Amino acid sequence: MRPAAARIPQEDKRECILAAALELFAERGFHGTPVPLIAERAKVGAGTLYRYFASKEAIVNELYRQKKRELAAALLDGLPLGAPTRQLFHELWLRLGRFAAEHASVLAFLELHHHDDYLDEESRRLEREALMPLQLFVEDAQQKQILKAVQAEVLMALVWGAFVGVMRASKMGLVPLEAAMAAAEACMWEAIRR
Amino acid sequence: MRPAAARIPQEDKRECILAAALELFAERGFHGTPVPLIAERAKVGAGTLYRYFASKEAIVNELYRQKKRELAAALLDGLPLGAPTRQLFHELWLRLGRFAAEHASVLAFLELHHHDDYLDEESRRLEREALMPLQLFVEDAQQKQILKAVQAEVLMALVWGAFVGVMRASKMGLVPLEAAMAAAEACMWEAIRR
Amino acid sequence: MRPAAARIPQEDKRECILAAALELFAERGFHGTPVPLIAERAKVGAGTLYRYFASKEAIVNELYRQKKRELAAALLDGLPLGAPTRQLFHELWLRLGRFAAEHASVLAFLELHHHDDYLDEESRRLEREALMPLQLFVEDAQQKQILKAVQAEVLMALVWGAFVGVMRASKMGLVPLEAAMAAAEACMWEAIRR
Amino acid sequence: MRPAAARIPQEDKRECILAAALELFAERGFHGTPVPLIAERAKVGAGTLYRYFASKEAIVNELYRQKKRELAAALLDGLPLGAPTRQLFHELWLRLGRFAAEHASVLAFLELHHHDDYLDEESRRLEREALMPLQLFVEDAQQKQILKAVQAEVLMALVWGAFVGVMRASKMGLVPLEAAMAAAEACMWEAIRR
DNA sequence: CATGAATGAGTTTTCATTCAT
DNA sequence: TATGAATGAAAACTCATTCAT
Repeated sequence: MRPAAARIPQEDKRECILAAALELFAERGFHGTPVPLIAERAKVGAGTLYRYFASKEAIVNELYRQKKRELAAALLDGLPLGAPTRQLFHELWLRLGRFAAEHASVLAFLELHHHDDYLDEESRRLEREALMPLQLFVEDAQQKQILKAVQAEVLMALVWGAFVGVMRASKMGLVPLEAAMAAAEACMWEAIRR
Repeated sequence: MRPAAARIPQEDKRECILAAALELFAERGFHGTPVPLIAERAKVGAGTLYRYFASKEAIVNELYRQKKRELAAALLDGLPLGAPTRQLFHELWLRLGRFAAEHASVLAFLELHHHDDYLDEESRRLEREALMPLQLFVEDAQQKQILKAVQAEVLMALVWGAFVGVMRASKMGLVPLEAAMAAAEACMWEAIRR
Repeated sequence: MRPAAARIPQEDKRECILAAALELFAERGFHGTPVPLIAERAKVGAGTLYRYFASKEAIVNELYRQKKRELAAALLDGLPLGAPTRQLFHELWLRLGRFAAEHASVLAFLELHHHDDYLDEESRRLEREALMPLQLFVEDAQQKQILKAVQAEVLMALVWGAFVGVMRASKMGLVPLEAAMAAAEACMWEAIRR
Repeated sequence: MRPAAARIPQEDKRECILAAALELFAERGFHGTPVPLIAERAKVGAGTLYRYFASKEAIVNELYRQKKRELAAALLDGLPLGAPTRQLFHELWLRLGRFAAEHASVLAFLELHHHDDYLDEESRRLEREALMPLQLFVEDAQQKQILKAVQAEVLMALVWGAFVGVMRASKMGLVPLEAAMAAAEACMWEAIRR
């Protein structure tokens, strides 16, 4: 007699659709992905998709928000904010690397879908605000004269950009991920430290 | 004796088409850009486009190669290879910044979009090889113990990624381009120098 | 001894479905009404509908026949056929008006929409025959030289058409129903009387 | 050497589409008519339709306005307003009959598409106003005590409804058109005259 | 050469109907 | 018996490409 776990019906299917869409959007972009292809990959009828989402746009937006939040959580949850800046940076870079390794297409998706026309207001807001806490941490460290006195947004853009650059290089097979990430961390610490 | 000024229209039209396509691809992506829209922006009949290019894909590929080559040329042509590494880096960063400023949508086109399915073999080859000369310069500087002993591809990915990151931040209005670029240069030099 | 109040639900549900379909078909037409919407309005699962009717078409046909019969009954049942023609006409017009007032969407359904492709043979037959008794009454009155010697079908078409016309005008808000109906009766009596 | 009449290109196709849509909408209603069917009947590719109209709705609306105006013109243009009322009525009834005979599906279309949700504001305005001039003529005749002192809208609704009723009866094969129309005219004159 | 009207294959979306529970 | 999630066939609409002029 098992009571509850027997079914996982609706939410399961919803997740399947989102997962399929994520992969496809990451690989081929939003406009390059036909809805029936998402349905097929999700092992679901084409019409079923519209029981869970109002439109294709609703899917990207849901996906964008959900993944942006997951990324923010992966980076920020339980972050030892009291720790020395260098150690915090290490921890962040590590988390970034782990997240990228475990959710490869999430990063591809998030990078690929910057401020596109099909993102709605709420998604755009999240885009701007999700990683805001990091900025406070940066500014704090700057006040302590540990990080360079450069506009916080610039430092963050540098680090994020560099990270994405390395990720992409490794994906192109130019570079082994693990080693590259470790080396890159050291480099980027030099980039931002005072 | 052929009436020189009367003609030239062919090459002219071809350029118009490419220019229009570049802007649109940069703004909306390949799949998000209808051919008739390219034609309209190029002030050319929709059919005319097919007198110059075999297909929409032929346009992206032509564009990709041409712009990739222009970028390589802008970075490499007449580069004072004998100069000190720091100075070379400065020059490269400067050229990068100038290129980005003058050809904003070229960078957007080349980097802010994924060129997956529709790029052909030749374009893919260029993607890998166009900036190869820079790698030699990096490796040379590493041997002279001026740059960090990190896989050259990683250093290049870091710098390129960071540059793109700053560009994007400035495009989002978070950061003033000029100042950001200067600060970023200093940071990234620290990132790669020994 | 069966618990009477507990049951009845079948017929009840069937009626709910028909009632919902009637309203919707009257408002939006057959092709403009999605089956799930009928189910929703009937407060019934979408599948349930198919336990009572073989198809959407089966619903319209059932509805059409039922309502046509109800209309015929409302007009004809207990009609004092022996009364003077003028009085009979008055009674008929009155009944027509009452029926329209009490079953507004029935009239809309029966008359203000075309029922072409989806009506079956039986429904078509009823369409022609339901009001046949009236024709006999008309022809009888013509023989008595009370009504004009015009093909009975024409007289009936005139009266019915005029009635529908006034109904529609009142529905558009151009005209107050009560007064209009009274005036119209007088007019149409002049139209048909000898 | 024929100069101009050689082509009738664009407008011709646009008219074909409208003509095809008119017939189909009259036969099967708006929602019952698939766009590809319109295209086929118009001997035009399905996509072509969208070069001339923004949507299926745009077609009905264009059609509705155009036909409503044609009907108004057929009834009103050159109407001898100075003539005696009886004669005017005769003329109007004649014109109505001629219009119905020559443009059978126009009447069916106009009758079928009353105040439906896909008609836009402009179409609705025309619906109310196109035949307004007739109302003035009616009210004038009432002042001269030639027509009954019944709200003008009611009289018009009666006549129009009766006309439509006869038309429909004749279309169902119950009644020969010519004779019926003549008889009906006499009847309806009695209906409205004082 | 240049065009843009024409098109049908392909896209997103809806909906009548089924079926597992 | 009742349900409503699931579906694929079909609807409205778009767009890369062609071709007559």
